[in-house]
Amino acid sequence: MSNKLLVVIGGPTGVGKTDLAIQLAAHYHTEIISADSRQIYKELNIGVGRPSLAQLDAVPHHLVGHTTIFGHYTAGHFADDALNILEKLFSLHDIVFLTGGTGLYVKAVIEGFDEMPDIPIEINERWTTYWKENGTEALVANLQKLDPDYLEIVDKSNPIRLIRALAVSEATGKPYSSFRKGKQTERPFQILPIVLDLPREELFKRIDQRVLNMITSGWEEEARSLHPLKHLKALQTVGYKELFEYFEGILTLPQAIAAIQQSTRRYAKRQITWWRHQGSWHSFSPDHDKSIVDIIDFHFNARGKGQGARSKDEP
RNA sequence: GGGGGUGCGCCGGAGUUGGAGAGCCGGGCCAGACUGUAAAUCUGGUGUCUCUGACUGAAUAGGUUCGAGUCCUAUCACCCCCA
Repeated sequence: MSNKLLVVIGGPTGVGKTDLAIQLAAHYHTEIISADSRQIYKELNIGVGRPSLAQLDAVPHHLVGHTTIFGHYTAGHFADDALNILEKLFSLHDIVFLTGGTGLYVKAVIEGFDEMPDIPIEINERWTTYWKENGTEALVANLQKLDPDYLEIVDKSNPIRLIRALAVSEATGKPYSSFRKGKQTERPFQILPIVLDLPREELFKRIDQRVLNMITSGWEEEARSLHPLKHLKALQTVGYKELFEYFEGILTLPQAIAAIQQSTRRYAKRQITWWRHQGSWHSFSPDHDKSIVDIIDFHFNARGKGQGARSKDEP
């Protein structure tokens, strides 16, 4: 299976990943796995920029709308699901695309996480409650007992990280840091990482326009029906949060739209930072699809050298 | 035209009874971290410079004072009231 190629397309929201991936997947007669932590939910559609029905029809997509906002889905689950699907897809295709804006999900697939047991959600929730009642310093004090080694490297003001470490340490009876080997997992396929990039000004213009398009596409209705569920983690999401404030009379609609555009820009910045520091990814503007095809072809032909010409897959 | 008020940071707010502001809070912006909440969560920076230090700075120009963002005068801008 080592002559299979996974083409990963990352980049900030609104840069044009979806369109490009569909174009490329159609060109190579293959399929797409989406790596997007919000498009995975069947209840979220317009506001998370899911591919349109026509697009989904043109190229088969995986891991879009396959779980519900009521569940507890994590990057680890995503990696398992994606790898399972990849195994099937690679039995049909030589090239498969993995595209999406959730850096951690992509990383989990291409590099792998360290082996760790599943932690019951209740333990996590208990520490979260503890944190809300006692504050971050109290988490640090507890971690000092359970995993002093990790405490030396963890961001002590980040409750999410502290809670994770406490939950793992408590549930397993072993320090969280003892599981953290940080070694990359070998994958039975080759990986071509590509990140899409645009000048900041242009990207932000596209983001602003995209938000307006979502509104005219009926996002407000979608969000209104989810308003009663605003406490769910899956709805701690750019756009939905602001629309909820609009429904609650905290913001006017124009204010909410402006706030969504702003939050989206800030989110995009965080994604840019992530990929900027993920090592040697090939960076392209999304309209340089020709050069991208070239580099894919190059890698495809170079893989498992001498293994014969590439075969076209039948649909 | 007359009277009153306000004026410092990219923006909003707070505050200074004449006694140390490169400076409080929030936002924005820039930069960063991130191995199971990741569209989440968290951190730093944000006048200028020859940058471990120095310089300039409270609308503008003067004045009073040991000392002015604070008091006085003029000018400018904006707001309110009367014409």
